[in-house]
Amino acid sequence: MNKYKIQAPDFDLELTMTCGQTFCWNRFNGELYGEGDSKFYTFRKEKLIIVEQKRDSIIAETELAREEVEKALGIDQNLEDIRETFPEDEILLQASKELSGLRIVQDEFFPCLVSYLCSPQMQIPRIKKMHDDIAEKFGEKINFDGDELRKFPSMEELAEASEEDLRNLGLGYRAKYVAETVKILNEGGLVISEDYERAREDLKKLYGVGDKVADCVLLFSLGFYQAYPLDTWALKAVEKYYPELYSENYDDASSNLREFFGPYSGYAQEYLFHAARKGWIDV
DNA sequence: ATCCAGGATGTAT
DNA sequence: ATACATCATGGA
Repeated sequence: MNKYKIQAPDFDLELTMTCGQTFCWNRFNGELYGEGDSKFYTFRKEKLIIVEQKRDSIIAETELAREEVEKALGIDQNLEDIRETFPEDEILLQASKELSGLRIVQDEFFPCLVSYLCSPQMQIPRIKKMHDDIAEKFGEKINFDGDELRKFPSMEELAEASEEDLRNLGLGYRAKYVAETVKILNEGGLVISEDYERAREDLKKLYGVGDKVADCVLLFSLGFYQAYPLDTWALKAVEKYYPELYSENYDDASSNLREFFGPYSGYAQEYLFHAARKGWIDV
């Protein structure tokens, strides 16, 4: 195991892990959304990553390269450069200040996709529970220094799960989304374009993936930082604070927002989403 | 009990 | 293209 000390004075690990963008990380000792040390783990390329917050840095333990960790946590991104792409906008400026430690993570495609397949009409803590229950039931259990760690199954491993198995985990009607999508992926039928709008259409070929889920996967695992996922919170915030950008049509609102906020619209979305969720702005 | 939650799909117009 | 019902589950 390598041990990296990474300088990250403008990074809040706790906030980044618990703000509801990722369901692929776990708190090392305890529930993700509960109390506990700011120490988290995930698996990437079958390798364990453990990250712990220090004062102005983080400590990462992993067999992977340092760059992989930085990319996974989004600390390879330069926030100054990102802010310079933003329009002059008071609300966004305010929210980005309050949330300056929040980075957009880059999770692995498959576990990220499955968690957002579970997300429709569901609250964030329950999405996480579904993700954990799938890992518990169909994933490998890894022993690390006496701790049992959860590893999310690969798409091949999850192919063993029937729709009924998934329903029994409490996925409800989302069980079919996961089961059918896993089939499609294992048949090797998905190629994702380099172009954002084409990539979103490509993802929507998966059963259970609509505009919003596609945007989440594009933003949180495939590095499309222009994606602006429009869930109910985000849409209400747009309607109230940016009525000129609002549309009931997803594609219209999306292109309006991307045109206004620019190539890092996804960061703008996260700032505004969490400002709305935390009640800093009314929706 | 009734309503609602990081929506998507199927069907009818 | 747009409108509407339907889809499971658990917590408030």
